[in-house]
Amino acid sequence: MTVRHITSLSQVPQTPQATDDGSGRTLMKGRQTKATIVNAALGLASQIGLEGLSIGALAEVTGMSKSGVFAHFGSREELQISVIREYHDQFESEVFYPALSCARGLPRLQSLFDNWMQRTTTEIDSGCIYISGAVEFDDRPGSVRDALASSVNTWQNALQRSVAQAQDEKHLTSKADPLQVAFEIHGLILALHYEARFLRNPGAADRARKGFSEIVARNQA
Amino acid sequence: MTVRHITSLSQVPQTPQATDDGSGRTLMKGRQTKATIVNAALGLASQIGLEGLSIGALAEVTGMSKSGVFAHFGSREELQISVIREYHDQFESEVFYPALSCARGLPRLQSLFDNWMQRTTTEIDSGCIYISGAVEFDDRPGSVRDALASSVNTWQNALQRSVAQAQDEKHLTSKADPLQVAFEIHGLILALHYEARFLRNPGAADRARKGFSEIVARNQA
DNA sequence: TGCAAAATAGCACGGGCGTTCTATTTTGAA
DNA sequence: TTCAAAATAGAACGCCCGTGCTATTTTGCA
Repeated sequence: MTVRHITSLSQVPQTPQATDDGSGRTLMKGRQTKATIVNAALGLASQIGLEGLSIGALAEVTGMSKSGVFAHFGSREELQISVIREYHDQFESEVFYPALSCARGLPRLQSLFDNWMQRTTTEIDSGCIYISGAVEFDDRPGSVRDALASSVNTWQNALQRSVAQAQDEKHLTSKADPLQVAFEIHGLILALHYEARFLRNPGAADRARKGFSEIVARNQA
Repeated sequence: MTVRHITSLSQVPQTPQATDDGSGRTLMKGRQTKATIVNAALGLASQIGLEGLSIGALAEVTGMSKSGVFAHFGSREELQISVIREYHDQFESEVFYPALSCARGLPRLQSLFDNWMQRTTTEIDSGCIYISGAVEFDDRPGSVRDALASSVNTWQNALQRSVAQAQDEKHLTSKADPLQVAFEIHGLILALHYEARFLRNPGAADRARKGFSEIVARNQA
């Protein structure tokens, strides 16, 4: 690890390079605390939204002082962005990465959808910040919106790529439009979330799954 | 009109029966003002959500005092419910009623979808409280949530009925499940709103229309 | 063990919120 | 024209918010 020598005149604070695994000795306590806060914030934000997230409530939940929580982020916006990043990471490791162990093409696409369904099913209880955040920030420009949109776009692109791969593998017809297929799949997930979480309609998950298999059947090579 | 004679002891205030058309002499000014407020509130709530709706902002927009606005509703919740009712009425008269002039069955279903698309297209700019409200109130029990859910359910039932009628008329196969069809259509509208309003993806409206015709084709008798 | 730096707490500020209370103005039938 | 009732205004309330400032505690290498 490179150690930066700083002249006595420099007021630039040492930004310590901390290891993030349990074994490292230089893991600063602040980082652990920050991770704890972000996790709690993600839980809160999922239920009441990124806009509903308040530093006071977060302080109470974590048993810290308001200023103690605040100091880790410097602004409410930065806190919200940290939450988005955390959600992004969790989404990636629960939905995206596990699907990579399936064969390219339809099997992987099916796995992506299954994992997404699995996650959405959990979120019927907990809420989803990709969905609530879109509504909260759809006409509120700024860095939070940007972070959210960029995160969602990453996932949408991955989904579209998977459809295109299924065409390459001749699992789906080349006539199909990956944008169209991804759009319809997205709709199924959104309808599931809406009808199950808000309207509390039973059977929504089955309808989403049925819809997906219809999409696949219609676009089969 | 019945005139109630009230004894001098009774403190019960006259609840005046006002005509709501322009011709009536007894149209109280309060009703007009209330309508003005609710319309302004609907505009505000569409953009920033029912939860973002604030009496102070509403007072500024209408050029009234906070307490002047407040007096018409008695509580913020009642204001939100009034907004939901107004939206419900507008939705009904823009989407539902015009479709009744089309023949029962597929033509009427198509018209319902077209009108819904038309409205959603407008709402890409203005926002939609059926969508934002669902996210804001999905785990916030109370009368606002109830009003919203009941209003959405009314529309969902109408849509499902129209699918069932298309089956009766042998336009759609009797194998189809009206709940499934309505679910998938709902998903298309939600995806359109999400991708056009939040992600600002072009072409979303075409994809929603394409999705609808695919659904119809697949379920044709 | 000492000691600077990092982490956290305590407190206060200004501002917006919904709501209440009490005037004041406006309305509209008698 | 009168006058009670309806409509509106004005000021104040307690509450929670994000944030800045200044201690105080805790951390972790020298």
